[in-house]
Formats: sequence, structure tokens, C-alpha cells
Amino acid sequence: MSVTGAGVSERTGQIVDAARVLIDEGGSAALTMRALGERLGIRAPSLYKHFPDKGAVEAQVIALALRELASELERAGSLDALASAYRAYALEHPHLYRLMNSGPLPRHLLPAGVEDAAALPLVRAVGGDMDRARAVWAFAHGMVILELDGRFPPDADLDSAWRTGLKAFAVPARRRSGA
Amino acid sequence: MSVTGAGVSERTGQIVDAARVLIDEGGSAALTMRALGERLGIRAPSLYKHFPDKGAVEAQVIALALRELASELERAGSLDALASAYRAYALEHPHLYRLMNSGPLPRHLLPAGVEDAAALPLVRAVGGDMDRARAVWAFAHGMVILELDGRFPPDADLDSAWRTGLKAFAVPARRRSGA
DNA sequence: GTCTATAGCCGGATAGAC
DNA sequence: GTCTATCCGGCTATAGAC
Repeated sequence: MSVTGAGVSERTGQIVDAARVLIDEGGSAALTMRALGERLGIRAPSLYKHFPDKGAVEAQVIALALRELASELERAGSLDALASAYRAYALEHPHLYRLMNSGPLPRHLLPAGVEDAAALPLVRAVGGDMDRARAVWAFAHGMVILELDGRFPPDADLDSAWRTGLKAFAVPARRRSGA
Repeated sequence: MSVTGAGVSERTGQIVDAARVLIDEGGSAALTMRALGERLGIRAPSLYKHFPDKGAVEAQVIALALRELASELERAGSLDALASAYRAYALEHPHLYRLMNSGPLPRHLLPAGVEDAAALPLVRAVGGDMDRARAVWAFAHGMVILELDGRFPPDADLDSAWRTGLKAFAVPARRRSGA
């Protein structure tokens, strides 16, 4: 059984797993049909007997990564813990993080529910307030992607910036009276 | 005089301007030496008399866009106005926004101070608190890039999510007592 | 389901004439 | 500073034999 689990043929699971490794190690650009074939000990054209095109393989890797991330986040209870787990995954697997969170999502190629499942832990953590969930997600994604892209100054204290942001989002109601 | 201003030869300014248009209209991938030459009525190899390689051209476009964005932001007084201007620029020039805010920055090819100048309006708006500046930037960038990438559900009320986030960041001190 | 061969396209960049 | 000619490399994908 491959990591992907489902009832597909063993071979397709191996292909997706190999593609995941290629991306994890070298980024999206490292996923080429030739490299993928080589890793599996077959020639690139043979892959087309299992997948219609490269996009289909990539979509399966995205689904895999989404489930992977979701399973990490499920363990977290508080919003702070959630943020820690989120950042940790991104730093451990920057290329996979980018793949699943940047650029257009091939939604029509993704198994239903995968996207929602990845979002669920956060939605729950903010008590179902979707505006807050989206704002926190934007903050977390922004922090992570700017860090991965090296956009913060080398001497920036990112832990401190995270704390500042999380503190701002932590106090939900408790508004004094004005607008 | 080209938009770039500086004392470079007229031709190099025209090249950068043309490259800016190419990216603005078709994204980073649309900037190819051939397309750039065609737009200027010359052949691609001729460009190498003005720039060492494609990366140098791209870096100048980034500098140009950074200054463009900075000049839009300078006009804004409040943090809310700043956020509006930021989002407006990103939605008007999504490809340029991506170019200057995603992926690694070729800092060694950028004129000194350009990056800081773009950040200055925000730093000022949060009273020089760098943690807060970084957190707000992450939030704003996250909102913008997730919107550009179509990651929010079609029915999501993004104005509302922005308000939620900005409200959270608006109240700086005023902490009751506990941790 | 794997292979070989190859079509087809696009890209950055260089050499050398004018 | 512009040109033509060209090299070199990369990629996805197909055709057809086994």
C-alpha cells in the first residue's frame, strides 16, 4: 500500500509518491516526466499509461500534501498550537507548502472535500467565524510565504512578529463600545 | 525621458518600460527576450548590448514596480487607507504585484533603498513597531495573494475579512492586565 | 505496461558580419 | 547597436513495436 491509500493500482500510488519526493526535494520545477520516470526505473512515455498528463500527477501530489498538512493540524488544540504546527510544516516542506498554497488550485482534479478538510482545524479554532478564519489564514500564510521567500530582513525576529499577530487575533469579542 | 528616470541611456529605459508592459499584461512568463525585442522593433540578440542577461532586465522592472507601489502608498494616511491602496494596486496589477512580492528578491541587482522605501509608509502607520509592521504586512500580503490565486471560496466576503483583520491590528496597546 | 524514436515547441544566449 | 545564423538545452507528449 502506498501513502495515497485509495483503491488505485499499486503503480499509480508509486508514481504519486515518487512525484511527491521530487517536489519535496527540488521544488515544482523538479517534477518532470523524465525525472519521474527515472526515479521509478522506467521511461517517461510509460507514465502516460497511468496518467493522462503531468497535471494529473501534480494534482494528486497536491491532494496528498493537503491531507498530510491536515493531519498535522488536527493534533493542535489552541490557535497558537495550530499556528506553530502550520509554520513547522511549511518550514519542513517548503516546496510542498508552496505547491499546495500558491498559484491556482486544480480543483476539478482534486478529490472532493480535501480542501475543506485542510481548513477545518482553523475554522474550528476560531469558533466558526469565517471572517476571522480567513483573516488568520491570510496572516499565517503571509508570514510563512514571506519567510520562505526570504523577504524579511535577516535580523527580523519572526517569532516575535508571530506572537504580535496571534495576540491581535486572540481577543475576539471584548470590544469596549465604539464602532 | 522614460518612467525610470535615471541617467541611463534612453534605450535601456525603453527596454525596461516595455518589459514592464509585457509582465503587466501577461505575467512573468510573458517576459521573454524574443517578445521583448519584438515589442521594441528589434531582435532579441540586440538586447544583450544593453543588458547582460534577462535577470538584469527583470530586476529593473521589479525596482520600477516597487517605486510605483511606494508612490501609491505614500498618499495614504491611516492604516485602513494604506490597506485599501495596497489591495487596489495588487488587483490592478496582479502580475507586477506577484513579481515584486513573490519568490526570491534579486537584492544585489536592486538600487539601494528601493525596498525600504516601499516599506516605509507601513512602518510609519504603525508607529515604528516593527513586529506590528511585519504582522500587518503578512496579513495584507496573505489576503492579497490568496485572492489573486483564487484560494478563497467565490462567495467569501473579502471586504469583511479585511475589516476583521484590520480591526484586530488597529488596537495596539490597551491590554487589560493578564499575559 | 514497457520500450525506442521522435515530433514539436519554446527558451536563453553567443558568434561574427555590418 | 543592430542584424542573421545558430547552438544548446529543456520540456510535454505521441506513434508504434514488443
